[in-house]
Amino acid sequence: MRKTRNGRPTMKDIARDVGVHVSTISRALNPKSNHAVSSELMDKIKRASARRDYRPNAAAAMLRTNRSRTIGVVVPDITDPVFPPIIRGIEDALAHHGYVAILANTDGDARRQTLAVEALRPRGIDGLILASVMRDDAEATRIAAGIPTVTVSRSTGDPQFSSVVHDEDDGFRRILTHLASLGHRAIASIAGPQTISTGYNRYSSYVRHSELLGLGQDRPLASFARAFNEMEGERCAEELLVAGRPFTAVACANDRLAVGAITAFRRHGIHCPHDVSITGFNDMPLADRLSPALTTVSVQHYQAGLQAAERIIDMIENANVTPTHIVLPVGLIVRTSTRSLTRAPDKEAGHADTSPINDNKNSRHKREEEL
Amino acid sequence: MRKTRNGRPTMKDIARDVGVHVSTISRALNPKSNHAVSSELMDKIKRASARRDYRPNAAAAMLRTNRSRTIGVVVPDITDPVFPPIIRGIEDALAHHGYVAILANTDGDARRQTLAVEALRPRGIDGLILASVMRDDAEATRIAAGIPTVTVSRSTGDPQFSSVVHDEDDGFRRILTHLASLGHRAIASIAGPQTISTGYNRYSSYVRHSELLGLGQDRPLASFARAFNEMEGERCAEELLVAGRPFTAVACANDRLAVGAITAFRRHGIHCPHDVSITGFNDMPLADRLSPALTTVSVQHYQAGLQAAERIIDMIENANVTPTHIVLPVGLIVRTSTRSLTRAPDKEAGHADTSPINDNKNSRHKREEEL
DNA sequence: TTGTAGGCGTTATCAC
DNA sequence: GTGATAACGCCTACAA
Repeated sequence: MRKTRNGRPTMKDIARDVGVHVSTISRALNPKSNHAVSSELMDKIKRASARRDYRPNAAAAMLRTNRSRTIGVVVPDITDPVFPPIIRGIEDALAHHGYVAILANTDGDARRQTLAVEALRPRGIDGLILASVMRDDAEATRIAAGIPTVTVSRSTGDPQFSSVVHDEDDGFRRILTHLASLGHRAIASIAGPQTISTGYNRYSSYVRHSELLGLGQDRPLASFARAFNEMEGERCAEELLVAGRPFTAVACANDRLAVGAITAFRRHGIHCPHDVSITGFNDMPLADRLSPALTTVSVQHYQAGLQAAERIIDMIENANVTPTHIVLPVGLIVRTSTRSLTRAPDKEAGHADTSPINDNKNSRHKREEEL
Repeated sequence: MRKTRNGRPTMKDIARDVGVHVSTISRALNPKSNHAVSSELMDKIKRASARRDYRPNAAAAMLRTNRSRTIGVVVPDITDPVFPPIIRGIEDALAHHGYVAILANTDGDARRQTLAVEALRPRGIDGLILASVMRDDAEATRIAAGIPTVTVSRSTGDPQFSSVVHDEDDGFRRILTHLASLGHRAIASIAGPQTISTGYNRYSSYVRHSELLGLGQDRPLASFARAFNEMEGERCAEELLVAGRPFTAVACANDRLAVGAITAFRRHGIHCPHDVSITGFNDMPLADRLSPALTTVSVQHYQAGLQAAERIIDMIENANVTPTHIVLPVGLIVRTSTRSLTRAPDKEAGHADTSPINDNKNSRHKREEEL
C-alpha cells in the first residue's frame, strides 16, 4: 500500500526498466561508486533515468547518509543592504557544489538566533553560516555545537568558529588618514553597537588610529549607536551636537549611520560636506547616488559570502580541517561627502566656513536642546 | 552497525526511556494523533523527550509523509532592493507555520529559473514561490507542474498560478494625476522590460491614463529599459533626449530607473526637479534620502511576501483550493523630485525655467549625440 | 489506549 | 561487476 508515491520515479523503476537490481542503479548514479559499473550498463542506466526524468529523493538519501547538502544561513535582517550581497555570494558558491541554503532572520535578537538554529537543526543541515553573531557570543558556541560553522562579516570571540571578516582596522586607518590629509583634526565618530564585532573593531580602530595619526582629540569624541541604521545615525548626530565639543568631521561606523547623520545635521543647518565632512563604511548600493555621495570604505560582501560558503563545504567534506580566519582587504572610496578644510572653499558655495562645529567662537547653529 | 547516528536521540531512545513502543512516542509527539494518548503517558513522554532534547528527524518524516515543510523561493536577484522585503515577508509567514524557505537566484535568466526549480524539486519542496516569472512564462507552467505555486510581485499569463501583485494600474494613475495636477502635460516614460508583467502593466497604464487624463501626447513618448536598474535608467534618459520630442516630466517604471535618469539628465545640465520632474515606483529604501527625494509609488513588498506565503501554505494544507489572485493597494508618495510647472519658481533657484526639455524654442542643453 | 509490522527511497556492506 | 539485504527514523493501518 503506497501512501505517498508522487508519481515520481524511483530507483526501483529504473531498475525494472533496465532489468538490474536497485543497488546497481544506486552505484551507477553515484559518482563515488560508479567506477565498478560496466560502461554499457552505465549507458543504459543513464538513458533510462533520463527517459523517466528520474531525480533522486533527497529525503531518502539524507536519511541514509545523514547528509542534506543544505546549509543554514542566519542573518540579522535580509532587508539591511549589507546582507543581500553576502547571501548572494553564499548561494552562488553553494549552488556550485550542489548545496542549497535555508535562510533565517533574527532581527539582531540573540534569542531569535537560538530559535533559528534550533529550527534549522532538525532539518539536518550540514553546516551553519552565521552573519548574526554577537561579540563573545557564548550562546552561539552552544547552539552550533557539533555542526560545522563559520561566521561571516562578524566574528565572536570563539576561535573554534571559522570566520570571514573584513579588514575593519585598515578601513578606519584609511578613513582617518584621508580626513587628516584634508586637514581635519577634530574628527568625531558615530560608533556602531559595541556588542557586535564590527561596531567594536571599527571604534577601536578609530581610537587607535586617531592616536597614531596624532589627531588632536585628547579623548575620543564619539556617540554610540544602538543599531546600524539611519535613525540611530540621526540620534547620534544630535548627541554629538549636544556634547558641545568642536569637530569638523564625523567618521561613522557604517553608511546608514552616515546617511542619518547627514540628515540630522542638515536639519540644524549644518551641511555636508560644506560644514562637516562625513564618512561611512561598506559602500552600500546607492552610496554613490546620494548627495553628497558618500566617502566610504568598500567592502567585499559578495566575496565574504563566497569564501564563507567555500570554507563550510571544505569543513563538511574534509574531515577535521582546522578553523581558519580570513580577513578580506578593503578599499577607500573618496566621494563628495568629505572636503578639504585647508583648500580654498568652492566658488559656488555661498558661505565658506572652515571653523569646527560646536566651536564656541562660532555658534552658527542654535541648539534647540539648550533652549 | 550504525553508520550514521549523530548522537542525536531518536524516538527509539525516548521509547526505551519511558518504557513504551516507538509508535506510542510518535503518536504522542504528533498533534494530529495525540488525542488517543493518556495524559499521564503524554507527560512522561514530553518530559523524556525534553530531557534528551529530542528533535524529530526531518528526513525520516519527509521520506514517510512526502512533506518537507520547505518552500522553494526563486527571485531574480536578492541584491535588488525590492526583493529583500518580499523574502522577509515570506520567511516570517513560513516560520509562523513551521515552514522554511530555500532560496535561489536567477539573475533574470529564464533558463536559470528552470535550473533553479529543477535543483529544488528533488529536495521535496512542498511549494514554490516565484518572483522571477516572465509574462506568458510557459516554461514556468511546465517546471512548476504538480507543485503548488504562487507568483509574487509578478504574474505570468497562466491563471492556474495563484498570484500576489500590486495595483500597478492605480499606481500609474496616481502618478500621472499628480503630475497633471502640477501642470505637466508632456510626460515621457521610461518603461521597464515588457517581458515582465510589472514592466508591461506599468507601461500600459501609462498609456491608458495619459489618454484618460487627456494629456497632450499624440503618441506615447517612451523609452524601454532592458532591466530595472540605474544603468538602464541612464541609457533611457539619454534616449529620450536624443528623441528630441519635448517633455517636462518623466514617469519611470521603478525607482532605480528614476535614479539613473536623474543622474543622466544632471550630466546634461538638466536638473530634477527644476528642469524635469521625475517619478519612480516602489518606494525603495533610501528613496527618501536621495536628493531630490523621489516622488514614487509605495508598494507593500513585505505584505506581498506574507500573503504569498499564506497562500502557498493554504494550498499545501487544504486540498484543492482554487487559485487566487490578490492585488495589493498602492499609495502615492510625493517628495521633491516633482515640481509644479505653474507655480512661481522657488526663490532660491537661480534660473527659473518652465519650458519643456527638447523644446525647439529652448535649447538649454546641447546634445552631444547631435554633434 | 497501546503494540505490531511494514514500508517510504536510498545506500553500504556483504556475498557471489 | 552485480545482486541481496539490512538499515536510516518515522508514520500509520490494523490488531489487541
